[in-house]
Order: sequence, then C-alpha cells, then structure tokens
Amino acid sequence: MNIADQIYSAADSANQDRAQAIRDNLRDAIVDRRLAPGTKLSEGEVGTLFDVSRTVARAALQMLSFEGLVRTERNRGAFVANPSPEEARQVFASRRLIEPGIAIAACGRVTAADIAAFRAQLDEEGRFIAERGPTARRSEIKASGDFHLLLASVAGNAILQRFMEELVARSSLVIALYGRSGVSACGHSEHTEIVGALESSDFELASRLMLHHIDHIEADLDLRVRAGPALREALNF
Amino acid sequence: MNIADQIYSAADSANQDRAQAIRDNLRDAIVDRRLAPGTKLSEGEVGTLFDVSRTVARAALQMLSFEGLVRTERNRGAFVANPSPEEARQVFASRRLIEPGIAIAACGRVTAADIAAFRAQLDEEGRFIAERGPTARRSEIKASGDFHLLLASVAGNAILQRFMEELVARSSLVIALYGRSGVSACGHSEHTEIVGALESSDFELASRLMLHHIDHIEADLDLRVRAGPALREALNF
DNA sequence: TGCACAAAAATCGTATGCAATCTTTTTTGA
DNA sequence: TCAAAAAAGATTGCATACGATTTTTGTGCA
Repeated sequence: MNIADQIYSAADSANQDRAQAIRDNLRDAIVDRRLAPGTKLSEGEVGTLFDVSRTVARAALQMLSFEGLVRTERNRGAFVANPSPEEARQVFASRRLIEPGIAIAACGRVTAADIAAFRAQLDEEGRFIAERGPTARRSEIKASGDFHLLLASVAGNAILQRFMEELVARSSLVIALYGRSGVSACGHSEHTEIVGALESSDFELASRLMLHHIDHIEADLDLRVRAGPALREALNF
Repeated sequence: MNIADQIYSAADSANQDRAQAIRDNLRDAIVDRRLAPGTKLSEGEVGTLFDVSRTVARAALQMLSFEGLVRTERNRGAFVANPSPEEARQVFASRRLIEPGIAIAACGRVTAADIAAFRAQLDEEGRFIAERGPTARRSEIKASGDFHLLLASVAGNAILQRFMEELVARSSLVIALYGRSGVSACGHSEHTEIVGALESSDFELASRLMLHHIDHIEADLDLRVRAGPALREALNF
C-alpha cells in the first residue's frame, strides 16, 4: 500500500492497452527513482492500485521485465531491478556502441523544428539544475534521459529508438545505484555542445562529443561492489 | 489446425516458464519460415496446440510482439510480422551500427574453445549449403543467423546479445519477404573470413569484414514496394 | 530464551467464464 | 442481381477462481 502515493503522478498516456499505460506509469516511477531498486511489485498490489485485475497488472510487469527494469522470480514475484556492476558496465558499453551512431544519423536528418525542440529540452534541463530539492533532482535525471531519447527519435530509426529507451531507463537505475555525485553538472553543457554539432551538421564532432559524454557519465559511477546488491536485497530493500 | 505440423518440431527448451518454451518454439518456426509472414496466430489455436490455456498462449504471443516478430492488433489478434521495406532498412541500419562493434568486442574475448565452436558452426553451414531442398534451405538460414548469435555471445554483453537475437530474427523475416537469391552463398565465405580475423585478433579487419558482410546481405534484398504488404495482407496471406 | 516444526496467510501460475469487439454469413429490400 | 442491414459466429480483453508454492506466524519443546 505504501507505494501508492509514489506511483500515481505521471500523466496517464492515452495508450491503447491498459497494460501499456500501467507499464508507462511504473517505468516513469522507476526512472524517477520514486520506486527504489529491489522494491517488490506484487501483482495484486499493482492491480488494486491501478484498479485492474491481476491479469492486466501481470502483463504490465511482464513488459517491464522484458525491458530489464523489473526482475521476476518464479513464484516469488516481481522486483524493481537491481543491476549488478557488471550489468551496469554492459549498459554503458551498449550505449557507447549505439549512441555515437545515433548522433551521426540524427545529424543527417535534423530539421529546424528538431533544433527548436532540443533548445526547449536544454532549457528545461537548465531549469531543474538551478532548482534545489529532491523533486528537482528527479526531474533533472528524467530530463537528462529525455535528451538522449529526443536524439534517438530524430535519428528516425524506430528499432534503435526502442533500444535506446531501454538503455536510458536502465541507465537511470544504474545511476540511482552507483551514481556518485548524482548527476554530472557537466552533462548539461555537453548536451548543449552536442546540439551545436547537430546544428552545424558536423557528423564527426557530434559522434565524438557523444562518446565522451557517455564516458563522463560512466566515470561518475562507483562500480566497486558496494555492500553487495545481495545484502541490499537481503534487507528487503 | 493447419499450422500444427508446421510448429511441432523444435526441441522444447527446458525453460522454467511454459510461456517461454512456447515463445521459443514459435520463434523458431517463424525464423525457419515454417510460419509465413502474415499468418494468424490465434490465442486459442496456439493454446490447444501446445496444450495450455489461452492465458499462457497469450503471454507467449506478447513476448513475440515485443521482439517485433509478431504484430498484435487490438481485438483482432496476433499475426506473424510483415515488415515493411522501411522497417527492413531500419533492421539493417541497426545491424550495421551494432555488429561491427560486437565483432570488435568478440575479438578481445574470443577463446580457443570459441574458435572451435565457430568452426563447428561453419561446418554446419557448409553442410546445409551443399544439400538441396527446402528443408536444407531453412536450416541454412537458421545456421547463418546462428553464426551472428554465436558471435554476439562471445562478445560477452548480455544486453547487446538480446538486441542481436531480435535483429537476427527480424532479419530472417525480412529475407523471407524481400530476399532475392534466397541466401547469399558468399555469406558462408564471409563468415569464414570473419572467424579468421577473430583468430588473428585483428579488431580492425573483423569490424570491416562484418560491415561489408551486412552490406552484402542487404544488397541481396529487393526493397521496392512489391505488391504491397497491404495487398499480401488483404489476400489473407 | 532459542530452535524446530507445523499451521496460516499471502502470492503466484494457470484455467475458465463472460462481455465486448470484430468477422462472416444470412436476410431483406430495391 | 446487387447492396445494405441484421444476425450468427468467432476471437479477444479482462476478471475471477482454484490449486501450488512461498513466506510468515505461531506453538511446543529443549
């Protein structure tokens, strides 16, 4: 019952499927860190919370499990994922491989309208960085991820876009677990530089900046096995 | 009922979940082209076929839908996906972006045992190429895809490996729909060259060969809008 | 008090039922 | 004869029910 108030907040995307809407809600909650890694998501609870039967709740959890945001154990239930350091490395290795290419693709397709959208996105980022408090922090993480998703959408490859959605979501889990300084303030300026490269259609530069940007994010992590996810789990949190 | 004999063939992987086992079975059937694009997969039919309730069948179909192998329409059901030319291009664009990197990663981690596995894989490919008949053709396509999956597993990144599983599966659908010569015979020799590069730990070469290999596969496609998937669909096939 | 074991509660896995929606066939009217 | 409307049939969306498994609670015994 205590996750109720943590969840209901994101606007319900008018999706076709109810299960999808619930998945989106839960994903936002996980990405925003309103749901901590390890939190149990029981079918019944999720169901009553969103006022659907377990059938639908289960489908939503299954989707999240595919995205790697939720880990399900047979006969035990679903839990917000608790990525290991190794998993964290793989997430970032994947991003290093994919995102520079996405930046290049975006370079070749970016329109004036896209640039405007980027500027708006950067403004929002800046606003949250200026603010104080945990809510702003959450919004900042979210906005930072949204930048990368916006880029992926501009690149115009639906498949890669979906991969990126997964990678960005998992990244925010990783940052929640292993992040040192929270969010690198330099992230914002790097995003700005990337948009600049896009604007001047500098493939090469955009790709290089993106690679460095990902390196910086990962460098901010402390991937030594802290207190062990196992313990964290044993403590039921 | 007429898809029954087309499906029951793959060995049932002893998975924890029954839904997963069914998904694997269906995926193999789709990749092997025993199930043609557009084929309807009704929950009831799948259920009775595998002797489970619609609940479980539905879960399996949902998984396939996430992988892009099945398209589900609300209140209408699930169908083997019918990728558009644009989708096909995106599949290959994704592979061009990811697989050279995977080849590089594999280069850095490949062991003697891996090389042996590759050799075995290549042998199998060669055997199917030599054989005649539609069954051998299917096995050839499957084996060709398995080469890429083996490489992905050697690369040691579980996330990228899953992406590749999806991309390879979708590729075989695309080839089924738009392939010209069926399977490029040159594919086998290119695979052999790539293994050679791996063996001599030539990052650069492995990456380049992989890129060319993907280009060759894509070059064999005829992506002009043939008779339109819409028509194909309208004809209920 | 501490431990082992059994009963109870909670939760999951799956089958089944009913209403809603879509498809096909039949009927009706021009 | 053909087109449109209506009915029948099939299929999905979802809720609920029940057995199986896990977790928790409670009790007796050392």
